[in-house]
Parts: sequence; C-alpha cells; structure tokens
Amino acid sequence: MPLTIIDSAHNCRGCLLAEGLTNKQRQQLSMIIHAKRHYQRNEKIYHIADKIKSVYLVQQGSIKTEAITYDGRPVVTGFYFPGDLFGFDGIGDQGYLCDAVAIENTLVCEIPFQKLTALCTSVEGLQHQLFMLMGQRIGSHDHALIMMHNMSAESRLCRFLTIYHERMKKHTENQDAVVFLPMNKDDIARYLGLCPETLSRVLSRLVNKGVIRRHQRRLELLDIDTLYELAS
Amino acid sequence: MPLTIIDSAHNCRGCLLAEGLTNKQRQQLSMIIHAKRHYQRNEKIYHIADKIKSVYLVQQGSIKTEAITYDGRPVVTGFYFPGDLFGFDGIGDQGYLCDAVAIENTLVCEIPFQKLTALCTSVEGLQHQLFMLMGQRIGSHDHALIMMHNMSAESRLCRFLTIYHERMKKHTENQDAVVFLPMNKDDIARYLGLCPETLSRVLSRLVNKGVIRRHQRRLELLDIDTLYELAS
DNA sequence: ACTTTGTCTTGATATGCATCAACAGCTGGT
DNA sequence: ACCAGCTGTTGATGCATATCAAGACAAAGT
Repeated sequence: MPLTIIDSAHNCRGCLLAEGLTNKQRQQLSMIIHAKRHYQRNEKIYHIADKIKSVYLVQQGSIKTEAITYDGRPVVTGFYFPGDLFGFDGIGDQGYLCDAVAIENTLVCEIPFQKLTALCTSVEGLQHQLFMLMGQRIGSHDHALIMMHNMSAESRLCRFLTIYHERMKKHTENQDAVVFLPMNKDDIARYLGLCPETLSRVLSRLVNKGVIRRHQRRLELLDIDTLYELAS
Repeated sequence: MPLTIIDSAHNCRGCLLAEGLTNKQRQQLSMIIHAKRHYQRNEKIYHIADKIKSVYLVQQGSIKTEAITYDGRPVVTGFYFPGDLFGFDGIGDQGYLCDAVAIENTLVCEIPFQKLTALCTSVEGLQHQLFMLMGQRIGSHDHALIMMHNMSAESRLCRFLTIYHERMKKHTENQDAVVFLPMNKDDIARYLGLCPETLSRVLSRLVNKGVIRRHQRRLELLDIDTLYELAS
C-alpha cells in the first residue's frame, strides 16, 4: 500500500480543530504539535492504560480504537479517518481505555492535551472548536449505543455503510456511490457487535437483493434508498 | 415522594464542575447559573433537537436521558444523579440527541454552555475540570458500548448494579450494601438493551442464587463478590 | 370492600444470531 | 508454479433472548 507524503502538513489546514482559526492562530496550534509520524499497519499509537494524555489527528490513512471485553475479546469502539481527532478516551483520569491501532499506513500528529488546553485559554475559537468536537463525539456515541439496542444485523450494517458513505462524501472529492473499506471484515464485525460469519452472510444477502455490489473491499452502493430504508 | 430543599445550594459545593476551585471562583460559577428549578416526575428538562445549549447539574433526585430508535422505541442512554452533569449531547451542532426526563422530583440547575466556556478562559481550573468531565463521559460511553457487545443479560445487570452501587457509595454517606433504584424496571431494561421480561427473569435468578434480596425497589446486595464475578 | 390501573412476574413459543466446522479464494513466499 | 497461511464464505446446529400471552400483586380511586 503506497504512502503519499503531503508537505502542506504543518499548517494544520483541514484539521477539524483548526476550523475557523486565523492563519496566525493555526500557526500557534502547529507549534504545540508534539510529534507527527507514520505508523505501519497494525502499529499502535497508544495502549490501554497509557497516561500520555494527548489527542491525535489523522492526517492520512485510518485508525481503529479497540478495547478488551471482560471475557477477553477485542471490541472495536471506533474508526477514524483523515481530519478526525481521536484519543479523547484518555482525557479522563484513568488513562486510555482503548488501544489505538493503525489500520493501514497512516500519518498521525500528536497534540499534548495540556498544551492544547493552555492554548485554548488564549485562543477562544480553538476552545470552542475543541468543546464542539468532544460534544459531537459524545453525541455520536449515543448514536452507537442506540444502534446496539435491538437492531438487526442487517440494519446495523446498512447504517454503518450509510454513515461511512456520508463521512467519505464530506471529506473527499469522491462523490459517487462507491466506498472503499480500509479495515477488514473482522474489524467491522467487532465494531458492529456481530460475529464475522453473520456479517458475511448479511453482505451476501445485500448483494442478492441488488443493493450493493462487491469487489473485495470496494463496495458499490447500487440502491442507496433501499440502503437507508434497511438501516432504519 | 417527599422533597427536601437544600439552601446551601448556590455555593456550587458538591458540584463536580466546581471541584478544585477557590471560593471566589465558585462564586463566579454560581453567577452564570441561568436557572435552578424543580422538575416533577416525568417532566422533561430538555427535548430532542432543542438548541438551547446548556449543561445541567443534578442537585437532588435523578434524571434519565432517552432517545428514540429508528423503529420508534425509546432507549435510555444514561442515568444521572446528584453531582452529575448532563446535557453534553447538545454541545455538538445538531441540538440535543436525547430527551432529559426527571425520574422523580428533582432539583436541577442550568448553566448556559456559552457562558461556561467564556468563564473557562479566565478560570483555568474550571476549563480543566470541564474537559475532564467530558473526557470521562466519553470514556464511560466506551464502557457502555463494550457492555453491549456480547454480554449476557445477567452480566449486564450485575455490571449495572455494581457500577450503580459504587456510584452511590462515592456520593452518599450510605456505605452498606443496599441500593435504592429510583427508576422503574422498564427504564433499566431499556438502558441495558433488554426486554422487561428478561430483566425480571434475571432478577429472580439472582434472588434464587442468593446474590441479592428484593423489597420493591430496594435491593440488598447479599453477595457482592459473586455480583462482581457475574458482571465480568 | 371492590374495581381499576399500572407494574411486575412467569410460562410457552419463535427467531436471530453465535458457534462449530468445512471449504473456497487470495496472497505471499520459497 | 506450488504450497502455506490468512481471510472470507457457506452450511448445520444450539442457545439466549424477544415476543406473545396470561396471570399475580400492589397502589389508587370510588
């Protein structure tokens, strides 16, 4: 999987945190970035119980966060893509609750949380943006919770696909009904609370219904209306 | 259900937000409280899609937040007790994602989020505390998500009970192994992602095992060790 | 005291998903 | 080109929980 380097990197353009900031403020923000580095597939950005207290921004690639259930099975708690911040689960007082793992070769920049909040006191727009992002994160988790309640395997998958598709439309130039899934099927299953076999069956069923078409990890969404209907 | 009035109220003592603040800073905080009022059982503090943008603190009583699934069924997304902040789900840009409903007669104070963040820029300890609380909230949701994955009905209930018990031990003087549940069984079921019948059956099973004893909504935790064991 | 209503319990049945197991299709390595 | 190992698919079975249904119990109203 080839890795493109962008060099406009340090101006924080495209970073959701920097939205609405002036150039000068963005520069201030870029000054407190602690590190910016590449991670290989399956490499960990942070570990459960780490006390680092940084938040991280995905520049390129994709990230999953996963935790271990009480009976020892890994659960994927979130996926993160370019522009997304992750690591908020470590902001509380008990260290990170998840491992953050690169799904593919990924460029990530690390922002020490303490420096970020210090900067927030002088840059009000930044504080506002950070609160917004954390609020949204809380909201999206409410959604995830609702999804886990009594939704069928098919609904869960369709909802995942529609949300993922919308997310990609918003942040890339690609506007057509094709999505590429960087993560493997097992990760999606662990994210949706299904076993991989069930996920596979549901995918096959959607293909039979003519709702999607598959070429490995590329999915064509043939009938988006039905997809939304099934997601409900 | 009788309602005790506390009058030491406006000093914000006991409020998790005010933790670590000086008296003077607590007073500043109390100045921006928009309203403090009682809610009757089943009265709503805010509605889904409201754009109010306040956060709320439970002073007395208890609150649940509930959302509607895509097939129209209510889901309880959280319970809040004295000292807890709620309303973070409205901080994002799409209004509140849940209804907040009083479970019993409840005293709540409302803090406009904008005023709160404005105060945060000058009172650093307050900003820190707010970020911490939001971080913890994100973390606890991760936990809830993990719980929903492949945990049996019994495990879910036992986990709920242990967490609830710990919460109550921390914030009240009552240290013994008795918990009083202000919410009804249906709410608990909707919170745990179970149907009420299953919840009832699991409770009965725990009684038969000698782990708990019931007197209406008062539960005696007879065998806390087993409870923790079953919760895993 | 006797309905009435809501909350909870218990039983019988159905179903959706996990689990176990075998196999098929790719991918990478020597 | 071949085998090995991983990833995904498909089938058979079992089980936990939802659903449907009926009854028990308590609190509240007349």
